[in-house]
Amino acid sequence: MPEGPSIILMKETLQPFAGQQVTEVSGNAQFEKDSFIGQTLLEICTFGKQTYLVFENSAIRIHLLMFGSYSVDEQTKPDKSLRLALFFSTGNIYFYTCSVKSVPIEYLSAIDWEADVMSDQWNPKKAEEKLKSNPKMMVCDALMNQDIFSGVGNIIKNEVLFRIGVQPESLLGNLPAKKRKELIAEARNYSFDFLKWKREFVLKKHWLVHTKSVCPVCGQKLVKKQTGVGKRRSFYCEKDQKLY
DNA sequence: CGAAATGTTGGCGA
DNA sequence: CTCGCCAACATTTC
Repeated sequence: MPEGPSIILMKETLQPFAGQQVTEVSGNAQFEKDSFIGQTLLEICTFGKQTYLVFENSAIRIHLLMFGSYSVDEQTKPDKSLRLALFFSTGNIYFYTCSVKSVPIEYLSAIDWEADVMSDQWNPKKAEEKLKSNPKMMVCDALMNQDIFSGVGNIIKNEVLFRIGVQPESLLGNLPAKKRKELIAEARNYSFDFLKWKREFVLKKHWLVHTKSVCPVCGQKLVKKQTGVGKRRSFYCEKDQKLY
């Protein structure tokens, strides 16, 4: 579920509740839930993998982490533990296994929206500067870095690196400028392909290397390895992806 | 059934 | 105090 594009889909699902007034709040999330009763959900904002339900003076920040999920207009209360339920006169929203907290409204203005690969405000120039200033960082860590490519997750990382033919452990400082630009362009580009495929329920079908064992180009066995500071699994082809 | 995984946070030791 | 590493968390799938 929860890489950036999936969060965009969640926002679309929740969008009908914008403008509606909260009538009841429940769930096991620990924060001052009652203060939101009677408030109007003004807007739903996403930043990378985070979602903000914006109210007048504060916002509820949702992060689905690895296994989070949500449902809308559930009729019966499901047995899995409910982290947060928001009730409106028009329906309800349930969130499960996620991080939920309330943040003051000023928190939103501190966010660097230009770092979100899914955003209209995405700023590739800025991303380029960040990459240049971290020459010793591995590309796999750079892609997973939420301050640089907010919204990119492990699946997107693996697919992007395959598309541009770069081995995950390559150092940013060794990348030719052209490759660096491709990295930035594809991080956004692939995220939108991901969104499109996810919307059509055909995402997995389009995975070229993630969880795969054979290179779709040369047929050679793919390498599966924990890479980078983050020690996240990478799938790559030693022949088609160059180590810089 | 055990292990691993789309992710982040907090805590610990150096 | 700061940095870096790692365990913890929780659910689903293979």
